Amino acid sequence: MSTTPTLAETRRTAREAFGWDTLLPGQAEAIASVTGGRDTLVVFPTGAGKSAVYQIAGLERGGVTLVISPLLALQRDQVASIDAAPDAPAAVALNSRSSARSERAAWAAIESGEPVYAFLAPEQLTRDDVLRRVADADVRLLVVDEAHCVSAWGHDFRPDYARIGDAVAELGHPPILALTATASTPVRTDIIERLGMRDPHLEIRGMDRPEIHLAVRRHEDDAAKRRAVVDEVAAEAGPSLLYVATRRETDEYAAKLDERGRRTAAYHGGMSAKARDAVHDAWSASRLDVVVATSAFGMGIDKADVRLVAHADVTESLDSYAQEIGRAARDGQPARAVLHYRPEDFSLRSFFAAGRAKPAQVEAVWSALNQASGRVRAKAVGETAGLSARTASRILGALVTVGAATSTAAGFAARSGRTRDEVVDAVREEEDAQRRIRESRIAVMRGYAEAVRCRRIALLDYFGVDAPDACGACDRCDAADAAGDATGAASAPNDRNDDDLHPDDAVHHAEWGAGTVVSVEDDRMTVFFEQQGYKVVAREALDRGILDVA
DNA sequence: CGTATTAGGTCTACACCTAATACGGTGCTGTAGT
Repeated sequence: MSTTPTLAETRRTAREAFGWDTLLPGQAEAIASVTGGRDTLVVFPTGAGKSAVYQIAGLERGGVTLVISPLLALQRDQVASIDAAPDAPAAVALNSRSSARSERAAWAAIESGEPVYAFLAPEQLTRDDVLRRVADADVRLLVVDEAHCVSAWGHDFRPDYARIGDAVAELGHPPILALTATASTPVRTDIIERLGMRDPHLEIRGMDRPEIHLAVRRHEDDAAKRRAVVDEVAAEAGPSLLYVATRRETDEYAAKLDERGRRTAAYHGGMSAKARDAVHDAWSASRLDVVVATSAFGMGIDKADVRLVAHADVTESLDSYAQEIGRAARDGQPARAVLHYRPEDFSLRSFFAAGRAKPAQVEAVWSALNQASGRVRAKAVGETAGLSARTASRILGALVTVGAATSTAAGFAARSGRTRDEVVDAVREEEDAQRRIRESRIAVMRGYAEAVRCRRIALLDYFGVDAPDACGACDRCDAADAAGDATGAASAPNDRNDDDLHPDDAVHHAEWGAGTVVSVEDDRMTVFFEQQGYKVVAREALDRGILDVA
């Protein structure tokens, strides 16, 4: 049994094996927890040394440190970084790109009994042969890197993420270390549940990034939004990231910014690996001023001096937004995060949030599963049911969630005792529940975008972190300061009269009922109605008595 | 849900409208073909 090392011992390991002279806040605590054999969830911002936690703890525990990591490129970087350390154990990666030779070498290292870090994508764990061999090896620590993916990617995009919990059980539940840079309370709960973590120690540090100024700009018109976004990014002198919603927009904005004299590249998941690598390299080497990207860009890319992270659209959750703006200001110098959006932009997110399994597909999977003798793989079920392996896998995952099927390393099997209609209904309800969760994540994003109070408080509240009363570094605080300073200067030239509405005023609308004014523009205002949500109301409505001060 | 693209209609050649339709993100893996 491992005993918890003293801080001095941990420091010595850090220095001798990896060449680190100091440990950052939280690292020693997390390492002590893991080394002592306790499940641990670490939430540190990127750059705060999450990798060091498993590297040192893995060395302290000895044996195989199994690291589940979502991107092959990330695995490659991590292996390279361990290889470069002065006296660290070996590091190997196993994936579909490994040559037969490197695969043999990797297994030899894993089965040697010597300390080793082994990197796998979650998909590898669904292969019988891989899981069996790993289970037979001396795994003393299971690390789930970018653990928020368990929550965000587990349902339909990469269903094998949702199955990591099964593998945990197959491996005999070694201590689990989950690492992420962003995890709100609901996401944290989801990670702990899905991985089957037991009484985990939580180590959460540095969620507040006061050096990043937060601002939101709402637009009613698409062309106006595009102009404002281009102006915003073109005017920034420092390295800038622009996140957009679609692949097409990456090219459109990149072309415009290039015209404005900023060295710009587009980036999205549909580009060739070679083209993507070229963008990474150019960005890291500061040969680019701007990268215009979809959410594909960012993981594992560590550039310290990013001064602006702009969004031309809302993201699917506030977790994603925090992750993306967290790529600014890693050097600790001031930077800005600006969200540009239109209310209509939320509809694209709702489209992505919608469930996709049709009842006929669920029926086909269910009957294929019942025809099979013994356990079957998702791919075989797909073939019988006439569906892609991916669709089948997604539906099988839903069947497991509703208790209509079981999943082990050997594959899936139906559980008896339920009729086809019951199962189809249960899956539909499960999909509805998932859709509601995704919708609520979008609603939280909307809440941030339309927040009347300090943006940082809105953000940190969601992450369950205490925030100052007012941050003084967001557009809302700026506006409050300006209003405070200008109290005596209220007679400044203004064509508005005294019965004008202001943010926070309570109003009543003939059709929509009670509401609160969110913002006032020249000819219109945004009002949050308790029953209807956000509505844009023409100023005319006030003049004509349709809208009244309550 | 929204936007962009294409097809169809007008009524004779080009432009302009409307209606129908397609499409939208994140990456692993295994296999086909160079």
